[in-house]
Amino acid sequence: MSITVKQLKYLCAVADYQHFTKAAEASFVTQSTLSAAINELEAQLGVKVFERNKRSVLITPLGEKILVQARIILGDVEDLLSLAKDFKAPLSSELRLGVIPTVGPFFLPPLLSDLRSQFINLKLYLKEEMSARLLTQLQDGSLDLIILALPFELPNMEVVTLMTDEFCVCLPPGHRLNDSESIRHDELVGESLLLLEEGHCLRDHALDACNLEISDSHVVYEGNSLHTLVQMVANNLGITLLPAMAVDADILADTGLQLRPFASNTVNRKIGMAWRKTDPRRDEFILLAEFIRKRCTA
Amino acid sequence: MSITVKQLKYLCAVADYQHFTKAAEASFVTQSTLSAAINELEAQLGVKVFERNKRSVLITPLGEKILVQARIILGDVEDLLSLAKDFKAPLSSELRLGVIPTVGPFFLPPLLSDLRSQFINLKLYLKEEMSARLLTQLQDGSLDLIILALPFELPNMEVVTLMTDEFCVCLPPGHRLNDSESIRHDELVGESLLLLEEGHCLRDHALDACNLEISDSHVVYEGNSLHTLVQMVANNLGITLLPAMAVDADILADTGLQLRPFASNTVNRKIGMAWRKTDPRRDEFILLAEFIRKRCTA
DNA sequence: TGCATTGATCGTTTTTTCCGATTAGAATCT
DNA sequence: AGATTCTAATCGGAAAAAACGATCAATGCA
Repeated sequence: MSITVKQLKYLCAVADYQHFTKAAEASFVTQSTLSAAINELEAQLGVKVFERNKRSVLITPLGEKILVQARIILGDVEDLLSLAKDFKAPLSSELRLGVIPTVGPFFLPPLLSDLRSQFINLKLYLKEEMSARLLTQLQDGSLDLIILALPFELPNMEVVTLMTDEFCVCLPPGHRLNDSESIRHDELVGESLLLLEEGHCLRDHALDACNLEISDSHVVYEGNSLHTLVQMVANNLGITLLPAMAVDADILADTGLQLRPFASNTVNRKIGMAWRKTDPRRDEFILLAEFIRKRCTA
Repeated sequence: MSITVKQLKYLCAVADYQHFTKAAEASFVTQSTLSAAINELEAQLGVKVFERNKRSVLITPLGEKILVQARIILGDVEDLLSLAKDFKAPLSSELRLGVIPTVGPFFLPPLLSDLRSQFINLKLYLKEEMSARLLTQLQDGSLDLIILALPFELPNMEVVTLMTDEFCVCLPPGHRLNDSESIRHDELVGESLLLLEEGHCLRDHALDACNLEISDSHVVYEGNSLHTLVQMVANNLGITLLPAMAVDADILADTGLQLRPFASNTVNRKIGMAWRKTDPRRDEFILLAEFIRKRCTA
């Protein structure tokens, strides 16, 4: 009669395993059942999806396209199911969350335990990547939700702001800037400013927030994590900028380093959350964002 | 076991008719079959989709969302089917084509007959609207493909150019500009320029192409079709700009009006075709674009 | 109150799905 | 070359699911 979801599942299984018997096992049916289903599907479509020559299973070029479409459909069906599931208990199924490295280790640990107690059944899979890669994975569906620093170009995504994260200056003991209670950002010009390596958005956001160009500072060395930068400051290689959330997470513990806020309150980055505009779990994501915002202000 | 496409079809039918018996008829099954299927679906999802109170069928708020998702899935399934169908014979199923009013009547008539002979089984549904409305309908899926003048902001669409359409100046007999073989666009300043009403992209593209502002011309009256404008020129109300394709389609027949080309060959508009980036029929659309381009240069 | 309408339910029939066993073709090993 | 192994297709029967027709129960309307 018509095409079925089951057929599409079998189709994907065969494509995944390139092998009928194995695909059948993985689908918990016998090989004959799966074979018949694929044949039936091919008959309905009137085209061959797989080329079977008794020893190997090849997918035809058209089959590739059909496969892509089949995966889209199966994904949409999953979405429909979680729509119902999440209605019964919001944030109670799987969520693949990506987060940038300059936020994750400081922001998530306390948040996660709260989340766990509030949303008992939420299965949160975490991935730490830089913004560009997060976007890619959000686009291709391997992530559902990302937390990153704004502004960042996020086409086809819905974005909400979670909080504002102030920068402050991290100085070694005895540094001349220690004399000021707070620091104007033009005082940084000429300082040896230690920065994260290329690709970390914090690098760009920090410079933007201070109205600095790379050329305004002596970049002595580029660290690949905030912890590294802190160690470098402790070794008198220069000064750096730290986001408040890292400081709050006690990144300076036992370092003896000094902290100075900026005189202006415009030196900050926004932390935001984004998801595919087409994701039907929008309401839940908003709920989650609200939860996080409350936690931040509390 | 799992959700089926059939269930989703029934779901949509019930939502469409707000009536089980009618929905059943429309789906060519008995009411009991449909009733059972909906119950089964609701049981699988674990949520009520419809609120039935013996006299009327109401869809629940969650049901609305599920319905939206169901329609997406059904649409994707259709796409999969046409993928196979169109592979067997490209451009052989239904295509809903939108086109702007300043292109349609001039560009399509000769094209359509060629298309009909080349792609015997192509069912082309045509709709004539202004660009903004075409975009809306393309986005919401009520159109598959649109032909319009570029540039035009088309988010999430793939766009290809089909041809360049030169503008020329349409003058009443005895007009002073008739003396020149060709016209520099600055010669138009101060002329009574007749334009299409707001919303027609030709109006903007024509002005842009001539580097003119609305304020540069005495807008005597705004027409709502090129034919109207031509009549207005014939009645000595002013001059106008016509796209070459309209002239080629003999829009000036029996009017006695004069035509002058522009001295520069930059006074034109691009005609392009666009579709949803996610539409799996991309290959066919490219094929169609190629066909149209060949026809234009021939 | 009686009637018409409508979705739910039930028992039966029909159709589909699934399985297990077997077959047939192809590669690999001996 | 012959035996063996691997693999997908096929077939008949059993089990499951779907669909039907008839009936029921609740509701609104006259």
